[in-house]
Amino acid sequence: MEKFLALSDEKQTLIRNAALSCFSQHGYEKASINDIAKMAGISKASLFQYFGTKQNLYEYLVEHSSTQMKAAYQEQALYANADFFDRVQQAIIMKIDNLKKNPYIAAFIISVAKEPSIEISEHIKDLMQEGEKHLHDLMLRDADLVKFKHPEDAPLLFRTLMHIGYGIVDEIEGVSDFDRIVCEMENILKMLKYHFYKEEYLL
Amino acid sequence: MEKFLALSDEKQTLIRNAALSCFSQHGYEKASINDIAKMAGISKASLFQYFGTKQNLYEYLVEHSSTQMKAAYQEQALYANADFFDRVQQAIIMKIDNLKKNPYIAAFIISVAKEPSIEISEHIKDLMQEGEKHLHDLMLRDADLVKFKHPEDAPLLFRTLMHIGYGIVDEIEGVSDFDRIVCEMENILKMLKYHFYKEEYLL
DNA sequence: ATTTGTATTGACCGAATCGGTTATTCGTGA
DNA sequence: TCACGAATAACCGATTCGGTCAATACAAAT
Repeated sequence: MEKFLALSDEKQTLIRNAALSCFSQHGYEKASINDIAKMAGISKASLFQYFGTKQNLYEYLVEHSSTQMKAAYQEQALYANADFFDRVQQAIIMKIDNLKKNPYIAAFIISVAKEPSIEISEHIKDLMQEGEKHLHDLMLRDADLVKFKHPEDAPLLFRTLMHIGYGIVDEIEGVSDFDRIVCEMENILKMLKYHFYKEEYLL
Repeated sequence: MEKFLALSDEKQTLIRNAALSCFSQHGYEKASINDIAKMAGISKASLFQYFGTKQNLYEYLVEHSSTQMKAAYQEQALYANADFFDRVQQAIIMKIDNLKKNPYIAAFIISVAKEPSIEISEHIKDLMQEGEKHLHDLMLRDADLVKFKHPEDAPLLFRTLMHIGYGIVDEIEGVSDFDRIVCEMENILKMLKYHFYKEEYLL
């Protein structure tokens, strides 16, 4: 492990991305060290030099990804003061930004949760649920309910936005056009805000 | 192949589902005949007795899945007459019903589109795009535009609903509670209809 | 230029698994 | 009891697996 951490940041990222991509695509068992080494452009022996065993590499990736994920959550807290729709928009932009900057972590986390080996996957599932609750509390605040034509719509609207978010993240996948998606998302939010808010709160 | 088609329908489905599940989880290369045979509860030799080669089995699954998918599209055409929101609701219910009855085909089709071997995957991508366009034309009809408070919202609202649909399908995954999701979907549509339609079209 | 220490790797290991074959066993109807 | 087709256990050579190790490439120090 120290051997790996002594590498330059770029090389670390290169190797991590290759491993994250392989593991998230194929799962722990079917992902092979050979594939990862080839994708990273280094020799298989180096990987074992850095991480010792396949399981060690995997566990390192799990920890690195969860801390990175938690950090992303922390960042979102900064924008807790604006209006409901603005907060949602900020959260989505940050999510997509994070996805652009670090494309493999989200897919990897999801793949870990699907692993049959229960030990780690349960822990990750907890982390994801916790993150979702965190997001819920951060977005949906009583102070905004008064702005709705029908305040009782708010929870269902929030769940709707979550569905949209999942759908959009799923559609992104490859090197898709982020800006176009962000733009469409902004238009969707603007449209929904217009219809769900009372006139006097449409700024 | 004739050997396989001579089997009882239940056994055919059992074997198909095992193969679809393995191929969609692991992709063509990493999915092994051993895994499929074990999951289907038959011997590996039988699989080769039925299909000859791995590639043959895969191609059979591709064709079977595309015809099944096309059949599902045809069925949807029956509901082309109702109101916009009713059509969308019907389409989602049918989609989820089909997903419940035939859980592995949708995931398999998506996995085929992701295959690096371009030959088949391109054909499947075309089929998916075609299906999406078919759905679009089926749902969004000029006759309904007059019911909207702002007719220009309709296309974006439709895209929003597509995002929601993707998100929900993605959330279903396992043996989740279909009825709960259908119910939530109905509530979401009712809410959106209320806010987007003119009062006189709320029946 | 030579030595030294280290980062990287090609070549290799036994074991497992791959796709595919074959010879035997099993089940059933005559 | 025999015969026949369906199913499979055992096996095939080839490849790949996770992992090791000795040789090489390379940079710093002398």
